[in-house]
Amino acid sequence: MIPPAPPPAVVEDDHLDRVFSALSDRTRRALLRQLAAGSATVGELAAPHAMSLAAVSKHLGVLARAGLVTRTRDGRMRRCSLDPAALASAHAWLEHYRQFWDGSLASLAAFLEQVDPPETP
Amino acid sequence: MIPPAPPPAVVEDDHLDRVFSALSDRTRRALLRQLAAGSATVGELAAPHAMSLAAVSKHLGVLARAGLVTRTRDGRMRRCSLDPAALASAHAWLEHYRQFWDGSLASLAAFLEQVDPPETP
DNA sequence: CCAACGTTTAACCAACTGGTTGAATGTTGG
DNA sequence: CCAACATTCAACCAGTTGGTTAAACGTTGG
Repeated sequence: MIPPAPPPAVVEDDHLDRVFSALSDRTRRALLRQLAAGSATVGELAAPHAMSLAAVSKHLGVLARAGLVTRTRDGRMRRCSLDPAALASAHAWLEHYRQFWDGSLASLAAFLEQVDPPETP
Repeated sequence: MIPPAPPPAVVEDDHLDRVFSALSDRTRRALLRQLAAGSATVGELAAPHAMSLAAVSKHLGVLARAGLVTRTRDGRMRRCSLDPAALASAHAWLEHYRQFWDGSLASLAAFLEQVDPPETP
């Protein structure tokens, strides 16, 4: 039971690679935070960041490739919106490890079992 | 209420950078999965992976720098154990965005508010 | 229609990553 | 003590990343 339980495996590794990698940049996390307030154009998203529009556009590309945002043409601008489904996969992965800090009883049990395997002497 | 709520900000960006970055590699995620079953030596951890011991050692360095694993000398080998506190920070960050896929009512409200700002005409 | 706007693409750069091999470092068991 | 073991460090390499500027691409208002 405590023995780690089958790995999540519900999401394929490639996707998880892209999602966690996308989240590992603070600019991209800021963009997600902005998008959480509602959809926005690239220009609007870029405004608060001290970097070129092209750089922000690239960041949005990374987020899109990870499935975290979707972009649609809207006249001559492009609307971006948060697509939280991909976030859910990362959350699910972390949730699997949650027992180790949330239920410290469980992790204690795991530790003890590791130190002293359950063989009746 | 729906307006995105203050950013998490409870964990500093540098740390979150390192944690998400560490999680973005499948070999490192596999190592964490192995450690979830109990502490292990570098050699034990490296065994199932088709790469050099040095490579695995580097990966463990990345995980340690992110605060995800701790290493202690144990004779001439080194024991590694999962330190889930750092995972908790990533989990907390994601939790903040959970409303968007978990409570789709909330995200709908946010969307509507964005489309049609709450100004009484 | 065309000039201006919003965005992306291209080319480039420095820095980082993930891997290699080989030597260096500690730490024993005999 | 010393040889063998467990691990890390150093140097290196190819590929990726995060940023730049400049040019190209679509779309539209006048």
